[in-house]
Amino acid sequence: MSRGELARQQSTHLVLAELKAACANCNLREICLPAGLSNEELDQLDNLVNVRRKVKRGEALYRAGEVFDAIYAVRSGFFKSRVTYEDGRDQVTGFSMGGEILGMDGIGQGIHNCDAIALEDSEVCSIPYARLEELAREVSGLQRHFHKMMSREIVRESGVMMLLGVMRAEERIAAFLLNISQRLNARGYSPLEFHLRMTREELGSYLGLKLETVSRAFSKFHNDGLIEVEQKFVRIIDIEGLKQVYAHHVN
Amino acid sequence: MSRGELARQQSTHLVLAELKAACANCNLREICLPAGLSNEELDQLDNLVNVRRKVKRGEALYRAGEVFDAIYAVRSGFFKSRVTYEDGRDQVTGFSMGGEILGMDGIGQGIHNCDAIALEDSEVCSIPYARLEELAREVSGLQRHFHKMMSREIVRESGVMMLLGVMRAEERIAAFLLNISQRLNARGYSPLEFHLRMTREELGSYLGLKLETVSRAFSKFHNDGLIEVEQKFVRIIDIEGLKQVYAHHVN
DNA sequence: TATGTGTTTTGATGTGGATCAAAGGCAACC
DNA sequence: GGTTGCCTTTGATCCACATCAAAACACATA
Repeated sequence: MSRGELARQQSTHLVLAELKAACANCNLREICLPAGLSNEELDQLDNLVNVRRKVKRGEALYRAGEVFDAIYAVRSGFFKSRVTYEDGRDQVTGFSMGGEILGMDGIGQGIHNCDAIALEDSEVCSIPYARLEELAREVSGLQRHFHKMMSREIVRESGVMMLLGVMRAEERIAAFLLNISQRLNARGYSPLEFHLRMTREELGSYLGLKLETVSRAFSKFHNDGLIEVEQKFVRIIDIEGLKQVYAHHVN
Repeated sequence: MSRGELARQQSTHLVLAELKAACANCNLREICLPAGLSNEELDQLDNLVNVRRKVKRGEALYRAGEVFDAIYAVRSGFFKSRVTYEDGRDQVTGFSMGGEILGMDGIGQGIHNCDAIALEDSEVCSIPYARLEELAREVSGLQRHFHKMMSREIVRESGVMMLLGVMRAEERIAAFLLNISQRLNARGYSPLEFHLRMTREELGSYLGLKLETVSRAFSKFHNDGLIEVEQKFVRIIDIEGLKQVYAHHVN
């Protein structure tokens, strides 16, 4: 495709402008990798983040075992991360939405440790890792924020360990709903009604529960007047009640 | 200080020399933060790592909520990391031995997220975080390896999620013993006999099990001829059998 | 509209590990 | 040597969630 053709295609929906300023124009910049950068620093990052990639629902952004060479910022859509065990058992280890970073698990070994699967048609910004390291050496704000994002991933995971290790089924699900609610809120979406993108089985896998248990908990919360559920659509009716669920345990 | 003086001091008690070359002389340098650095780079890191700290058994290296300003490399001893939940429930999120880094959970929020408690008299090297970030900007090998260590912490935690989410009690304990064995082996200790530093309760907390269940699993493994146990001392008799335990599940 | 496939709900039953309880072992200290 | 305070082991019982089963539902495609 010639440059002229490309430009014509892009003129209709702004792709070129976005390519030239991936982060500066992105409405996720406050919560994504560029958070806290000055305009000048933002420009430098923009030179790096110039490849977008669309991932259709059900497709993998990357798979465990593939060579790692980039991290990804979710621009739109929703992903699950999943590790598969030698014997075929697997577990969902996280869900990622806009502004969140995927792929940091690959840095340690140079090979991805999990699959990242789109749960709806999604788009990511690809960030070549070698160049990110270089740039982080020059732009201390970028370095600092990148470290923070890795650290927060560590903290997030220890939260999941807590959830898996000490909470009972209904607490886990209440905690999950509140977490999603809070993340949507931070992105300017309604914190009280949303579509879950994952199946009951995927959610159960993440929470260490069977799909039937997830379904029963949803039904229970519905009967208790805490939420409305209709398939994957959820409306939180009584958010305080939901918080009570996991404050109100035995012990 | 002349080379002669240095040698003389070292012959007596080594402390000053160690201070001046914390990492260069450390037998953990191959697995710790300085892994892969050149001699010259090592010198630069040594300027940073000049504070040792002893932590007695039962004492905290840091606690959740404290201001984060340094990460720590375990020089000797053994630590548990523990997060405490609002309602008082807590969970052990990891165990750390020589050459491993503690405190990276604090980077994200500038506040420690967990307690790090010594399970035996221990010593750590304190690494001021602000200066580490600076140095990482100059020494790319250090930057790279630091990122790897953070990434490996993420991968380690997703392994624990797997363990908590999909494994049954005996599998968890077999996996734990094999993990300890492998880490001791990497440090030049016997992989087949060792002292556990944690109580059954702490181990249970880490594995999402009650102390009685841990104890029963140890007894079972003993009866099956896989290990010998005497209090905290463990000898692995049949390492292949132990591997079978978690390969040999239902499904 | 029919048809197939995957998802969700709900009920009945089973079980792995928690809980409750008690006794024994070990180390520190007087 | 005896006391005290953990820690560990083992047995008996219980229960939260898994498992098994079946029906209802949603959604895509013909």
